[in-house]
Amino acid sequence: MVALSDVVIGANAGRSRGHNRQVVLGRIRNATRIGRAEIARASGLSTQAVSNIIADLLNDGLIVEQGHRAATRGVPVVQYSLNPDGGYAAGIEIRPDAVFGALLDLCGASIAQERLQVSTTSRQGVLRAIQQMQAKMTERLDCDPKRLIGLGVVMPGPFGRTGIKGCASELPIWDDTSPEEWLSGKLDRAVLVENDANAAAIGERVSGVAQGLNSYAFLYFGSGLGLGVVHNGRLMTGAFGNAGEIGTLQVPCDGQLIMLEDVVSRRALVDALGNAESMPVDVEHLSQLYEARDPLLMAWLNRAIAPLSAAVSTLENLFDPQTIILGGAMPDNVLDHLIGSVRLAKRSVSNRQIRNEPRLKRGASGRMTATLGAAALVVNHALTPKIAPQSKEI
Amino acid sequence: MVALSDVVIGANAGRSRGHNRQVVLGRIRNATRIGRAEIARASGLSTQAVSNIIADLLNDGLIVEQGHRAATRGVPVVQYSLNPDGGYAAGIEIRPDAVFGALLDLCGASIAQERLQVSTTSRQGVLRAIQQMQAKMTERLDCDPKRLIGLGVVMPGPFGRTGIKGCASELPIWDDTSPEEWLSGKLDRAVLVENDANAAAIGERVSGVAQGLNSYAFLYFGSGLGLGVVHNGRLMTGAFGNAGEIGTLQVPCDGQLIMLEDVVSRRALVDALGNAESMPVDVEHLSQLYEARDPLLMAWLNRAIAPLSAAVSTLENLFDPQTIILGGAMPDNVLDHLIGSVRLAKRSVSNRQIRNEPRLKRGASGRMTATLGAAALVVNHALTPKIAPQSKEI
DNA sequence: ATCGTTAGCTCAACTTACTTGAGCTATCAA
DNA sequence: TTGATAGCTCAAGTAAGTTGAGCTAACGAT
Repeated sequence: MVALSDVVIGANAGRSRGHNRQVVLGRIRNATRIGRAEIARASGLSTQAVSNIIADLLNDGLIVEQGHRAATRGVPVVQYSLNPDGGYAAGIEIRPDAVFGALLDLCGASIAQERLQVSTTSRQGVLRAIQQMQAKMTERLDCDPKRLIGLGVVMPGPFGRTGIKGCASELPIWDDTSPEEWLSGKLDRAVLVENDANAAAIGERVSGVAQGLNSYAFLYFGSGLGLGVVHNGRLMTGAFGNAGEIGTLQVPCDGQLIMLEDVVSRRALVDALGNAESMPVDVEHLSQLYEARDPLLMAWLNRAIAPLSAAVSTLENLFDPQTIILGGAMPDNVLDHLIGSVRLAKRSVSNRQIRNEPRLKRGASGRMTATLGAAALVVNHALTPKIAPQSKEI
Repeated sequence: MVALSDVVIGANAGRSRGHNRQVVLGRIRNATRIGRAEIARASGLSTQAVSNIIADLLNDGLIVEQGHRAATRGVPVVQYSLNPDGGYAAGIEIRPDAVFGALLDLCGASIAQERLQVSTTSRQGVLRAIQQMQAKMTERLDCDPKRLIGLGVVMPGPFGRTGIKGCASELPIWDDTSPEEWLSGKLDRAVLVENDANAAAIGERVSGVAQGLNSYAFLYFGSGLGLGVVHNGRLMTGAFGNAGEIGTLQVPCDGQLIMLEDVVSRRALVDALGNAESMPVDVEHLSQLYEARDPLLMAWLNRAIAPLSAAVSTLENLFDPQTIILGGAMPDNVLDHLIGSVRLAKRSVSNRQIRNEPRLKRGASGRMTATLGAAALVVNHALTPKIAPQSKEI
């Protein structure tokens, strides 16, 4: 969640260096392995400057030498890539009844995942839950707990008191302070707070199907349906951090207008399955139902196509993204079915001849998507250059 | 239109200075009048650095001293403000049958407006039209043509070959090169190209109701209906420059689903007025019709409310803007009527207690909105700091 | 196989622009 | 009247990027 007044600040030597470090790191991440000269060309810096920064990064253990390459003429290129063990990011997902945790390395690979059953109905409860999970995570880092570069926290939005009212899953309101500031203060460390869809969207960028993409949308199946939009490499959070409330979108279904979330969401699916005992239907179970072509599930799928198609069309024309990703707490086969069935509009700015990406693709799925995304927020933040809002060094 | 690969580049001394100049200029613009110390505090620079930059800006004639202020203790503050005559920006709007031109000073005030009847159906025709208009504009600058800081061009989108097909108003396709690059090359000067809605959105920021706002949406009545979104002070252009095609949004109207543009647009209004001879109904005429409570116009207004309300709700929940602005080629009284009649959704992230801005407000209206916006693009660009995509110094 | 060209990289000197801290001054408050 | 405060400037200091010479490894043409 971006600070309300996203103020652009001035540049000085120190901030320039920080910015350039992140430019270089970003290049290395994108290229997987790359030499100094190429980084210099791509970033508009001199090779000397890049050399100095590379030396720093090597010294900090953030990158590693990755062998020479002698494809071209001239001296063989010394290549570098991110050092997975250069730092770890913890992601914590707060739910009313449980807390999930994940640990990512710098390359975005998952190191550990944890779940705790705790009640987090109060603000203090959230804090305690995070502290508990943080302790569990650092425990896993027996090597060096200082390598934990930051904490990403996912909480159900929207933040602040808005017209989107509390479903059962909603957490206590953070009226006065931003959760980000409050938690940063209490935990005495940089904390990034986002909603599940935004975190998941960044997750795809750090280690998923959005690697190398700068502008895309992520449709996230949580309990409802969330939307995370990345534009020019930055999250589109909105002025108050609540952008992407796509659930309320009015879409056609069976000849009438409905709210998107009333059909296209886990909640709606569970309803459609007629789960009287309202047991949580887990992803694995849904996958099996799909394999068995469960009639209720198939009926829901058929019903969901039209509204989902309308939503996709809306997203394409409003955001003109490189691609739209579908992911979250749904099994792969269900997501694939949806993707295969969506009717992509002809009348769309995304209907172009030349495409490097499909208009719709599947992202990470499963229960932990947002949690991993929370950790990915931190990795992404650490690798994204910005001479701009530097709330706190991470 | 942002370059396709919006690559973040490294910082060095020169670029830092350029960035900081723009930070300082931006502060001065926002504050109207402000002293060095306050700029320094706000931008994270030392007063000395700000002093040096101020000296530069004074020397370049971009700012002027604006008297002392002795409100507080200590030495009286020497205040500065933008020098309106510090530079001029030309905006050129390309239409199939005509070219509009406008000249803005640094503060965003309109210096001159021109219209030319020319046919611009070919790429070369567009170029000639721009050159003609540019000549007319520089003619107006008898003082010093070098003070023309840049050229903003508005062309009907979408750009590139997409599924949104050519209405009559559409211009020749620019498949191979971006119009921005092509024109910059041909005209040998920095050119910013945008669609009408985006230009109009920035127009509001430079000298309109969006001054001081960082995140807002602008619904623009052109021939169809356009959308310009500003997020964190930057235009949300989409990956291919075609974001904001809101005209295709499916919305409810009279119990069925329609395309937003089929009701909420000038074109639809003209149709509703039953203009058999299809004469262009100008803004002034529409205003008179409204004053006379013309039944056909009132019927159209009534019909437009529901779809417009749905669109506003969608924008609020997807973008979470500070406000939504309604403007373009409609008279003030019609826009005000629409704004007064829109049913603002309760179930919206914008439905918050604390608001500094109304959820919906009127922006600049009239035929020249986009043209003035085109010039505003240049002013905005000149005053917006960015150590990032510096396609061409402006 | 030799040798010139090419390209990556480093070293050392140079440049730019920001920061720091002392010092000056105008204003308010005690 | 005097001390505190705040804005501003001067001059020295510093961080970080650039420049250009120079080294080296590999390709490719003779």
